[in-house]
Amino acid sequence: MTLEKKIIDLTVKAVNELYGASLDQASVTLQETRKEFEGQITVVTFPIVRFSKKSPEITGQEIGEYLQTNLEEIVAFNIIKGFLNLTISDEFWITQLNHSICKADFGKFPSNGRKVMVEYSSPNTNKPLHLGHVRNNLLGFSVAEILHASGYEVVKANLVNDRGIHICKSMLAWQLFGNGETPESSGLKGDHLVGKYYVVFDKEYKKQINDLVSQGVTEDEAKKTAPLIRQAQDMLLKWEAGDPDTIELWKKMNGWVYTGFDETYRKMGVDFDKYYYESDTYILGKDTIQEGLDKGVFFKKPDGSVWIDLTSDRLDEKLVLRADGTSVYMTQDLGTAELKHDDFQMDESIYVVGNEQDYHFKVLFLILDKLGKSWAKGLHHLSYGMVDLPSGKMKSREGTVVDADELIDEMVETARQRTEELGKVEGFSAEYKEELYRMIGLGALKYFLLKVEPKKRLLFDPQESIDFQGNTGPFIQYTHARIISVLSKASYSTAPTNEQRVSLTPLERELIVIQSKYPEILKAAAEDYSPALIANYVFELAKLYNKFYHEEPILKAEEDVKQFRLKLSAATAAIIKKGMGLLGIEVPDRM
RNA sequence: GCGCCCAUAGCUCAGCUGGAUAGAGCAACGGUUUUCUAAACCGUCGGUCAGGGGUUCGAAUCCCUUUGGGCGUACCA
Repeated sequence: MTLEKKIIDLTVKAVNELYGASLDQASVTLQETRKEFEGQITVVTFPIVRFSKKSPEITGQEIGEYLQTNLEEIVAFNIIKGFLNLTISDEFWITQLNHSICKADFGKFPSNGRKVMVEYSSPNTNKPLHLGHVRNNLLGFSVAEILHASGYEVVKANLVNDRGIHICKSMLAWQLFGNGETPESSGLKGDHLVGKYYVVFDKEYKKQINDLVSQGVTEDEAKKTAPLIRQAQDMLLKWEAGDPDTIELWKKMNGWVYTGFDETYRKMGVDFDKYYYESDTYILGKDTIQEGLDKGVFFKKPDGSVWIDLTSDRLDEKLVLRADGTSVYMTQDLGTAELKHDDFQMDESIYVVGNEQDYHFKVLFLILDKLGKSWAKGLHHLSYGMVDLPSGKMKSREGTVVDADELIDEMVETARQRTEELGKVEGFSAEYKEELYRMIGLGALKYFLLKVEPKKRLLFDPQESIDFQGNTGPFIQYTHARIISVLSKASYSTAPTNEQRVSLTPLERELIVIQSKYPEILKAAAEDYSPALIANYVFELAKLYNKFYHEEPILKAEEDVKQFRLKLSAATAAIIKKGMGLLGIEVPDRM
C-alpha cells in the first residue's frame, strides 16, 4: 500500500474517531507540499472542517497529531493557513530509493491483460510526409510505448490511404508529363518523386481552369469539366474496374512511395505491427449497413440512399451509403472498424487523427454503439491540433509545407553545428559523432512536438522553434550524459543497498520524492494518452538533478555519502532514459 | 446559422479530480568554471490567467455570457 493511501485511510479513521463523522475517501485532498514549507505531503483541512466544527488550524492540529502517532513514517507536521504539512521520515525515502526506485522494473507495470490498438500515421500515397504527419507519427508511437509500459499489449497499425482520386492525379500527371522518370533516373526519393507529379497535376489543372474561364466558362463549371480532372476520374473508374495497365502503374508508383515512407519511418524511429490498405478496405462496410437496416438503426430515403438519424443525440442526419450503393468515408470506416476488431479482438482502439475529424469520429463511434457493438466504448479518437507555420497553415498543393525528410536532415545538421561549436567531440569516433548528431537533432524535434498537449495547436517557426537549451530534448539528453560520466568516473556499476545513510539533504530528498512519482505520471499519461505529461515530468526531474549536481559534490563526498549519491544519480539516469524512451527519444552516454 | 476546440508573462508552453503569494523555458539584464561535462547553475525584469457575471470557505480550473481565433457542418477522404 502506498503512503498516500495510508494517509487517506488514516485521515478517514481520524475523522471518525475524533469527530464521529464518516468522511469518504474521495474528499480527502492530498497534495505535494509547496517548496517554501516544511514537509512533503499536505492534507487540505477545509473539507474536514465541516465535520470537526473547529477552525482549520485546530482541525489540522488534531488530525496531525493523530496521523503522527499512528503512522511511523510521519515524523513531524506543521499547519499553515489550514494546510497540514506532513514531514515524512528520511528513512522512508531512503527505503523507497533502495527497494523501489532502484529496481530494474521500476515504472513498468505488469500486464493488465488488455489489448489496445493504436492506429497512426495513415498517410496518403500521393505525396511525401510533412511536419503535420511527423506530429501524428510521434504521438502515435509514443502513446503506444506509454500504453505498453503501463501494462497493455499493444498493436500498432497503419491504415494506408493508397487509392482514390488524389492518387490518380499523381499517376496521371506522371503518365502525361513524366517521360518515364523513376527514382533511379532522377535520384529523387520515391515519395518525393510522386509528390512532384501531384503538384504538377495541380499546376496544369489550374492552367486548364484559367483557360476555360477566359473562354467564358464559370469557375465551378471549369473545375468540373477541365480535361485533366475528367481523365483522372476516368482513371479512377479504370482502377476500380481492375484495368491491368492502370493497376500496374498504380503498383509501380505506390511501390516508390512505400520505399520512401519506409526510409522516413526508419529515420523517425517509428514502426508498425500491422498495415491495412484502403484499396482492400474501401469495399468494406456494406454488410454493416445491411445489419443497421435490419436492426432499424439506419433508414432508407426514397432515392435508396441510407442514413442514420442522430438528431436525438444533438447531431445531424448522416449519410452512410449512397443511392447508387457505393461507399462513403463512413461506410468504409464502419467496415474497417469491424475488420480490425475481428483481427485482433482488442479491448481498446486509439485513432490518432487530426482534430478536423472530430465530428466524423464522434459519429462513427456513436453509430457502432447504436449497432450494439460491445467494443464500441473502447474506441477513442486521439485528436491533435494542426501544426501552423508563421506564414499560416501548411498546404501540400501550394508547396507551403515543411517536408519531413528535409526537416529531420536540418535538425541533424543543426545538432552537428552546435555540438562542434561547443567543442565537445574530441576523441569521439566518426561513427559515434554521426550517431550523436542524429540523436540530438531528432531528440530536439521530437521533444518539441511532444511536450505540448496533443489537442493544442502548435506553432512551428523553422527559424527559432527548435532550441537546444532550457526545456528541450538536448537539455535532458545532456543531463543523462553528465550522470553517466560521473558514474563511469567512479566505476559505479550496481547499487549497494546497505550504506549507512540515515538523513538526507533537502535536494536529495526532493530528488527521491520526484523520482517516486514516475509510476503515477506514467499511469496518468496512459489514461490521458498524453506524452506531454511524460515530457514535462522528465524535464522537471532533469532540472532538479542539475541543481543537485551543481550544489552537492558526488565524487568528493565521504565514501558512504558518495555511494548514496551515485545511487541517486544512477536512478535519475535510469528514469530519464525510460521516460525519454516513452517519447521515442534516445539518450546518449556522452555528448 | 448550428456544433466542437482553443485563449495563462514580449514569445513558446506547464498548471492533476476547484485549494496556500499563478510556474517553467526562451528573449533581456547581471553573476557563477584551478572542483564530478557551463547544452549547466544562481539572480533581476516580466501576468487584471481574453472581458463580464455566477456557484463556493476557496476559481486559471466548474456553470452562464460576450469577444477573438481555429475546425467541422460534403453523396471528399
